[in-house]
Amino acid sequence: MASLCPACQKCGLYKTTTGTVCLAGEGPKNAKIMVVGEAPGREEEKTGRPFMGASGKLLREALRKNNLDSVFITNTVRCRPPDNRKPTAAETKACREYLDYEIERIKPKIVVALGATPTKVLFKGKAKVSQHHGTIIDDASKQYRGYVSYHPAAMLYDPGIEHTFNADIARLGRTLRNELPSTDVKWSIVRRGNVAQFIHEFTASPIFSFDLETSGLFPHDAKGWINCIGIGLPEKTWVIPIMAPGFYPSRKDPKNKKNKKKHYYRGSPWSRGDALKFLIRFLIHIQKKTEKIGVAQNGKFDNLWLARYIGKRFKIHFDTMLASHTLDENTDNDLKSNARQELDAPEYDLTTAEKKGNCDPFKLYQYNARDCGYTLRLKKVFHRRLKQEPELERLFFRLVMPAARALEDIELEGKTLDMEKFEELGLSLRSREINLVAKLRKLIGHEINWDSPQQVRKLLYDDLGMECTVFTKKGAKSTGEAAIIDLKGKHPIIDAMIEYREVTKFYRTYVKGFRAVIVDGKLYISYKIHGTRTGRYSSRIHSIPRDGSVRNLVGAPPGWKFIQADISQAELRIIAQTSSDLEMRKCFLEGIDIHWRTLMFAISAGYIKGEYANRVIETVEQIDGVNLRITEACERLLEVGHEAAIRIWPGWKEGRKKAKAINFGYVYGMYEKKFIQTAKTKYGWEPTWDEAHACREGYFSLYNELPNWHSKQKRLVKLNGYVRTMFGRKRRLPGIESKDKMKRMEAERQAINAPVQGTIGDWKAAVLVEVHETVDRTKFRLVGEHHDALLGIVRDGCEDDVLPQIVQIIRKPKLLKEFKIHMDIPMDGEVEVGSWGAGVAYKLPNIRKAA
DNA sequence: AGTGGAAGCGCG
DNA sequence: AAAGCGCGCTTCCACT
Repeated sequence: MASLCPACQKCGLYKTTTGTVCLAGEGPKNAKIMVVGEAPGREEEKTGRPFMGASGKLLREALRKNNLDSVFITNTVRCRPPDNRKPTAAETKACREYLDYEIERIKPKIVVALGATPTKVLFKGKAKVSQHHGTIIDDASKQYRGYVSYHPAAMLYDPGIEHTFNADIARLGRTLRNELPSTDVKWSIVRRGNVAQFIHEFTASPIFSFDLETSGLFPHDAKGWINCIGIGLPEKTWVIPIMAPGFYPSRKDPKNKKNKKKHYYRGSPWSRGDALKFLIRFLIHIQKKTEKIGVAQNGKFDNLWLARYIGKRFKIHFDTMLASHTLDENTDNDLKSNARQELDAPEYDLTTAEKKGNCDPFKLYQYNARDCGYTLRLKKVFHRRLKQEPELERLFFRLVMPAARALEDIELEGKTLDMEKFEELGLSLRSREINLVAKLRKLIGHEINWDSPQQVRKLLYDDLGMECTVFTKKGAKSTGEAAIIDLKGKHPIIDAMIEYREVTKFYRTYVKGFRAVIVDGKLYISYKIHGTRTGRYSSRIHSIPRDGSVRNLVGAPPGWKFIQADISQAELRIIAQTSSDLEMRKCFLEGIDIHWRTLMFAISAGYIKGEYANRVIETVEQIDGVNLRITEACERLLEVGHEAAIRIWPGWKEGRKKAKAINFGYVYGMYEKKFIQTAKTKYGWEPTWDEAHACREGYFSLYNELPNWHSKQKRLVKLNGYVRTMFGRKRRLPGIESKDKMKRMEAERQAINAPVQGTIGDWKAAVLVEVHETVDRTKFRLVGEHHDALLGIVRDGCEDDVLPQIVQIIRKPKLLKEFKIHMDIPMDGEVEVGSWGAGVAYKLPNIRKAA
């Protein structure tokens, strides 16, 4: 065992450091805790002591606050790496023996790794700090226990980490002082002998949590099964055993050696499987009768299983996952993290296989009981916190939870798919893929993997010697679309490659991928209410291609028609409302299409070049028979509107798309470079830099209140650290305090975007809830949402009964009043009837203009 | 063998 | 100097 060596030459760092070589740790010899950082920085190098810089200050402050004085502080690597870079694997390896030496000498009870570098070295398999922070790592082969948190320097760049770091250190203190409360969950298995007692306790309790352990994650598959159902009560958790058909735990004592090998037996834990179903239905009945508060973690999932397999479900009043997300959209919302963070719960997770029931049933039941128990305890914590923030409390109980319940029905409904055409599409894509691969091989004369960016990079830029103009984030020569689109015409493989990517993407993601979630001609795709930081939902259905190849196959069962109901121009309306921009307001109050407005302005001012100027004059001439000058012609065309103009010259459709790019890009803080990129790949338009610049300048001179709105949002987030949607949803942006300017600017742009995007998300949720609760289910059913649109099916002939009602709800959901939201700008809805993306616009029966 | 980060591409 | 936002899925590839 070598001691520390001030003349160490085990790696190259001794050559570059200007100060101490092999900097030693510092602290009492009998320290109980050893904290291990990454490597010395400038201050450490200068002073020869570890953790002396800005992050050291944060660490020492956190330790002091928690009365942790018996701490030895050291680093993974003991010389300062040049250019503020991280130490390499070779350097950490070379330095390892010094760390081992210090651990051996100090004999700490707990070794705390701060950041990924020491974690990787000390605790193999736990390298993901964001996942393992705050947990005690017990490794029987080691003399000490492990603990992981973020490196304090991380909070200087991402101040959002501060909360977690401080909580981790506080918990470390409690662990050391043995202050952790007794956290485990008291539980029993429900048996025939105690079922009466269980029902008695359940009935008496005003609240309960529930959780299912299932054979998989897809509730709509008829081949699945429920392993057990846990019911958490304040005093105790009960687990109802079910397990796989024909595969139940034995009543014999598994500890008895004679039973050890096969403590499973065929047959129900109760004499008849139906008895268990009956019991669950009875509990559901009791909940309804006694108006018991139902609590669950992501209960939509459990209720889908119950609905499928038991035929009934509980009513969920409080979902801890959604509460966690409402309270803080930046933290993890999973049960284990929250139980650890909020309740000091120990680690109790099982492997995926075990969770599916592939283990000793007792183990699974215990796990189930813990999930239930912690869920109920978390409810208490989160509810208390919600009460402290009435705006979030209202958001949660009036919008988030009702939407969660509505989504149970929506996901259960599924989306009807034209299976014949779906399979046809699959076959045609497959054969195109095969042909393209053959063609590509012929063109280059040998075989490569066209999915491998590495191999494609080598082919394009090394073997074929083409020039690269676009680079990836990490600086490699890009092989993405934006890069190879420039190489078009230089080599015939480019066109084939672009087609190959499109074909494989479609086949793999939308045919093969979707096929896995189709049951009996219906597509079952779930939505995550907590899927985004802004309040939108997330779902894999959201990326369904616009081109219709898959989208148009989504329809309705016989006797019904598919509909899509949009909140029209949702984002720009909210921007008009919150920015009070006069020109934007004018557009919406007078019913002018805003993209069309932007386009006519850009053409008239000469920002968009090409044939458009002539086309404006020509189009007007065809309509009015007069020849106007460009400015007047643009004004006239603005009056005429885009629909009429497109009828004269279809190219106006493309023109409007370009204006859309301008609106959505510049309004959220895009600049010329990125604008040219997105215009090129997303809108098929390649403006020059000057054109892009002129558009940008012109844009803000037309909508001249937008810059003020931008500065207002920046001021707000600097002042409060967060911004809100109209519905009160918070978007916290700790990055605004970062010392990294890029991070601060990112936070500023998010402060502009989030209230708009989030308000639409909330608005749509309000519409979804009201439609679900008020529209006649025998005539209409929701089958999904799409950010600013609802998807549904309407019974043949019932269009005029329900569609006007839905448009009315889109315009003014009832919840606006409760949330005290007042709109000067009218919202509006438009409905398309017919298979998704291929429907026809629905005309409201009686002429009724938006107020 | 399983995991996680990139890269690439689909969407509003 | 550099600067849209928000997602999910598939594949490759390096790492353990």
